[in-house]
Amino acid sequence: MAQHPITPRATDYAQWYQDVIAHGQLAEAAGVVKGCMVIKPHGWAIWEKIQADLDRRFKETGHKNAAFPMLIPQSFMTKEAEHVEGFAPELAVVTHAGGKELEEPYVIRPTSETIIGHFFSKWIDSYRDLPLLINQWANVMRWELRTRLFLRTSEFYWQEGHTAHATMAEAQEETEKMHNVYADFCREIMAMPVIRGIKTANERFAGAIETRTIEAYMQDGKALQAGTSHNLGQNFGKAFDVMFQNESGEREYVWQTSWGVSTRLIGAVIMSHSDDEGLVLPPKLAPIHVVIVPIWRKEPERDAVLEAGRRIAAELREDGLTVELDDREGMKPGAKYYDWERKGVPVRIELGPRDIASNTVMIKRRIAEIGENGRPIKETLPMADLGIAIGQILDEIQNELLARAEARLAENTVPVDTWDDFTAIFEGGDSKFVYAHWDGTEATELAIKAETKATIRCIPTDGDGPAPEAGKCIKTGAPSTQRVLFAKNY
RNA sequence: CGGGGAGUACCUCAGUUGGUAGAGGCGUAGCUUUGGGAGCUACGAGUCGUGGGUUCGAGUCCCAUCUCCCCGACCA
Repeated sequence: MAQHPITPRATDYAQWYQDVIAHGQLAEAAGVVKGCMVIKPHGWAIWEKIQADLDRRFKETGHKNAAFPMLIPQSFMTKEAEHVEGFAPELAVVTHAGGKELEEPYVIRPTSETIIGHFFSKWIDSYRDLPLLINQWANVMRWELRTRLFLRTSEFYWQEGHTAHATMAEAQEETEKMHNVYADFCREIMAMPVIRGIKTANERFAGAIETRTIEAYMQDGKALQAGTSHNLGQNFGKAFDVMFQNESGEREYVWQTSWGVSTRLIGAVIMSHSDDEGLVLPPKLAPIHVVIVPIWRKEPERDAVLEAGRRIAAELREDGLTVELDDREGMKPGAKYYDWERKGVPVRIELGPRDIASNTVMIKRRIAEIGENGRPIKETLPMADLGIAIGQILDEIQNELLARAEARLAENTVPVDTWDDFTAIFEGGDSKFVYAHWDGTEATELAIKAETKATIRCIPTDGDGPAPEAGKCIKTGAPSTQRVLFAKNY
């Protein structure tokens, strides 16, 4: 039971991933396209929980779901100059179908601004059609030079919100609103604190006028871009001729936004919380809340224990919990303990003859502290009102995971004022969250990246990060008005 | 595409100066077990990535080639 903080590289996460994904060496089927993902049921169940909560938030903010084609005419991609430049290198193209060469190739969507822009132009005529607030749950494909488990697969599942507005101010409001929806979701559901901020021009989405990001801190010190929200201005409106007649009767291009989070969030939650024993899942995302491990010695005990286990499972399910009774034969309890801990189940109930005699159960939390005897601390709870007690424990675990993640983030976030200190932090494979002054130029940004591999993750907003203050650029000494967030990233 | 590493059973891998293809895990069956990864027995499976070469004989040596993994460039 390792108590030391773990500092694995992404590639060491295979053990954590084995229950949720098949990919690369973990692939179960031969012939899987390199970098594509196979998500196992346990992993998909986590994604479904993410989807359910986000979808509720999107609907609460007035958005409606829709679906658009996976194949996009190649010519669409070329209509917005920056967009085509940004995505051209990573497009997969379909040239043949129906046994014939196509007149015009189609690209497999890397994102849907273009095809949705096309439809927006047909759907929008009047200011009365605005705002148009659409979300799509879909899979997309980006043929990256290099893939990483979960964090950058060539195919991934995501949601992409696409909205059209009558004014720049409304589009900006939407961009910021969804940025905050993501940040709230990460904190409340994933128990993952994030830094909100704006991307530099260099890191901006291809075709946006502003990209907002949430940056999450992974256990090895690296940053993970967990979600983005873009103000597209009128760029796509002009490219796809999305015009509306305003209240004064003038024709005008719409102002658009887009925003998305992906199955990368599964990787994020794993890399935020898991330990050397395997997955640690926040209860609000755990596909299974409680596992009951029955324990018996002799045959009559077995029946009594299993019967009690089934009864307790039924009661807990009535309280809204997802419960698994592990009645597998021929497997000792210890083996079951490890099995479920590796899968990240937050609460385990151990149920044996002693418990039945005393009308109690033994509870073990996935993130239990180690006691003086070298074993994890367990709690004894009465069987009566067990669902209420476990509900409280799940809440405590959820809060504890957030507190731990926040503490980790705080411990590894440092202000830095000298170039020597800066380079020391990023030496070797190391990384932290560093707040340092930057002169605002792309040249300096790129020079810092070239020398240290650290990049500007964002210019913090919304009170995240240190308050604005005058200072001198860490690299050039030129004046700066605000510290920005530097880190190595996935 | 550059630099590293690796391809042997479903998985993780061992395989010595070239000489009968191996272990553990896993699965199935049986017995025995069950409060932190049990044990025994039997059974299960591999064109040693692929193609060529050297040799009486190649998993092992040589050449070629393919694939995967890692670091970098690209990126949610």
